[in-house]
Amino acid sequence: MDRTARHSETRYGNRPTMKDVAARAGVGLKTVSRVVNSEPGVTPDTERRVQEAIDALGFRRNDSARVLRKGRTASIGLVLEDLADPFYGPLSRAVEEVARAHGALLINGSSAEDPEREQELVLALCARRVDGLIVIPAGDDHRYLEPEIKAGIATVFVDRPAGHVDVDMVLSDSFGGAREGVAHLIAHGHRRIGFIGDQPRIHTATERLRGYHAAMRDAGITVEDDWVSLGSTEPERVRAAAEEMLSGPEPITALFAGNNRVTVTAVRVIAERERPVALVGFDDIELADLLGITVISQDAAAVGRTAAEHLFRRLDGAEHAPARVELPTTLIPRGSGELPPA
Amino acid sequence: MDRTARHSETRYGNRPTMKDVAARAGVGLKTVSRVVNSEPGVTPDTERRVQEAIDALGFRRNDSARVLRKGRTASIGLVLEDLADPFYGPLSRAVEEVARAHGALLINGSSAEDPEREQELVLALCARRVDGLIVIPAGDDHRYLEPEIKAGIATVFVDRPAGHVDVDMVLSDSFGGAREGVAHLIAHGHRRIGFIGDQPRIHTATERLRGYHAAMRDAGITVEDDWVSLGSTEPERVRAAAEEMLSGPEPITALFAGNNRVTVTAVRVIAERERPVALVGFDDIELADLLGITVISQDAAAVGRTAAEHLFRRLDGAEHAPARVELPTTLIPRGSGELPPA
DNA sequence: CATCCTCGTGACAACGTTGTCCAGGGCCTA
DNA sequence: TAGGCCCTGGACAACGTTGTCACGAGGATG
Repeated sequence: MDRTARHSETRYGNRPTMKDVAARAGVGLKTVSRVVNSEPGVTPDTERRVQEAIDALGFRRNDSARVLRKGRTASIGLVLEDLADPFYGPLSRAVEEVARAHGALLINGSSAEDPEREQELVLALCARRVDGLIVIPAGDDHRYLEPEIKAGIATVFVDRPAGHVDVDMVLSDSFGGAREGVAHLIAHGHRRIGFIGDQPRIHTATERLRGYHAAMRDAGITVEDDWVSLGSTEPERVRAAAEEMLSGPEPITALFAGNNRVTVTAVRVIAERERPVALVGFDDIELADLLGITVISQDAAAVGRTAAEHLFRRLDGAEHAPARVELPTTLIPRGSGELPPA
Repeated sequence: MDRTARHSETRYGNRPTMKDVAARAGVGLKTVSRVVNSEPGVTPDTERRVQEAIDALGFRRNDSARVLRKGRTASIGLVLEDLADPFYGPLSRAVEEVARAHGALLINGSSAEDPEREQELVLALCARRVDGLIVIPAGDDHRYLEPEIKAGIATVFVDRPAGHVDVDMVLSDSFGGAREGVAHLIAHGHRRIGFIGDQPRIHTATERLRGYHAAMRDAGITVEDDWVSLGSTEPERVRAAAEEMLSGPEPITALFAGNNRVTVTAVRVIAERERPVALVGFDDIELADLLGITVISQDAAAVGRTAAEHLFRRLDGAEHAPARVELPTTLIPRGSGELPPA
């Protein structure tokens, strides 16, 4: 057993290569390549012989080698926060559909909101030479991406802006959406309105808080310190924050929830109370219609689709300056946001 | 400009290679490789020089070439039905976590319940030489996988069994879960119980129906034809089926919903009615607790984790016969399943 | 002082594919 | 009939990396 054979045993379990197919079909290597890639210049008879050899051996082209040779992987990377979050499911799916339309596969990973893990993932994807990257950033400094972008990996940031690096971005109008939602509560008579949001280092969290403040200012309402709480979206934290706002001598009469996870916990807390509390949440939630929850809805699928389309436009050679797209949000009144102050 | 240079321009945007790093550091190619891979046998001084060159050039190892050489891609493929379905989010995430623990990336795709698309995706993943595959099958004939499996691509089927091919499987106890859920309704006094499920070619759908029939038989109840409806889970279809069962002279008093999408629509239909209708759904749903929906819960994350762990055990060399694991389900009573017959 | 070992290093082939280029045969045209 | 062209097919290099092996310097040992 020579060295080559020993190797082969551990390599892809001895898969046949084009060379094997060529030998069996009695043709040259390149001819097999032509058949596999449906290139012209092969007589029907030769093609048939090659095809038979392919079927007999169970040959399948090794795309690793192909990628190495061609320099394109026909795959894009998607780094998001948590694949299990219902907001990201439709987003991934939309990205996948666009990728599929362009013949590309999707490699994705969750950063778990950890900047270090984000970087690790992104760089692993770059090492694989994905053609493009869609990133929902966890961190706020992305200078580590500079050499990669310069080297030609098209990149689009989604949902949150990139830090210190000039790339395409697709965002939702967090500021405007939150402002509209809070104004909606104010229009229904509320003045003591609470805000519970995600960690302040997350851009959407601060944007939504900014929207909250803007709406309050517009209405001439002075926001009291204990009406606002940013932090983890763990149920315990959110629950504690909500309960504190709802207790005391002068409790809030309405609550604005900064994202889907906060909304879910807020709904639970409010359901346990006797006094009704108005609620508007950012992000739509399944079954929110049945529970009568008023939300600011952002179209996750549209965000994903837009980002992916931008990416492929770049890959197809578009060379304009990086653009920043902001998608609008929609207020969906369902009852919880229209309750009057208790 | 010679041919090589012309090429380089289109290849990964002229990324530096180990050769470039070697030239700049004044060392041999292999030494760079050693530094990049933290192999022993490099003096600190040499290592420093190489590292400087790497940083200066922004070099990042090309994993495509590495893969070609090593024969392992450190990536696994996950083919599921729809990334946007809330059931698959946690499943994917669990798979991803296990993959990450093994240093592998996850490539995933949605079959959209289309057998042809499933095959296309699976074979594309095989062409990329993923180390392993986790498949939630759409079709029922997977003989096309035989050469791939023989060639050494470890494969685990999830949620639904594989057709005509002998591989590891991780399933939920659809039969037992449905049987328990229906028995629960019977225990609460129901006899006229409807069943709405997914398309009959989907294994879990028929298994759950089998569980329904078993429970009914156990209770000595004869199932009437129009109590059972299998088909698409599109809201319109489910709504029509439910409304038919709830109308007529002798309507059903309870409904068993065959999966999460059916449950969601069923809840809506029932909410519109005056007469209360008991409901038990297969799969848990977010906020089901607030809506008081009794469900048969299967732990999607556990399913994903188990499947991924099986896969990596295979990849690490386990060579036992293909196993079939069945995970138990849990009945979670929340009110809707405990309503007495109206 | 000769010999053997160890250690750091580099040359080279190989992984499986595709792009380029060339050769030979058949056909058409002048 | 000769010359040229087109069509098919194959030889070969290259993609960027890693495994193998060999080589030379320096230290240890006799």
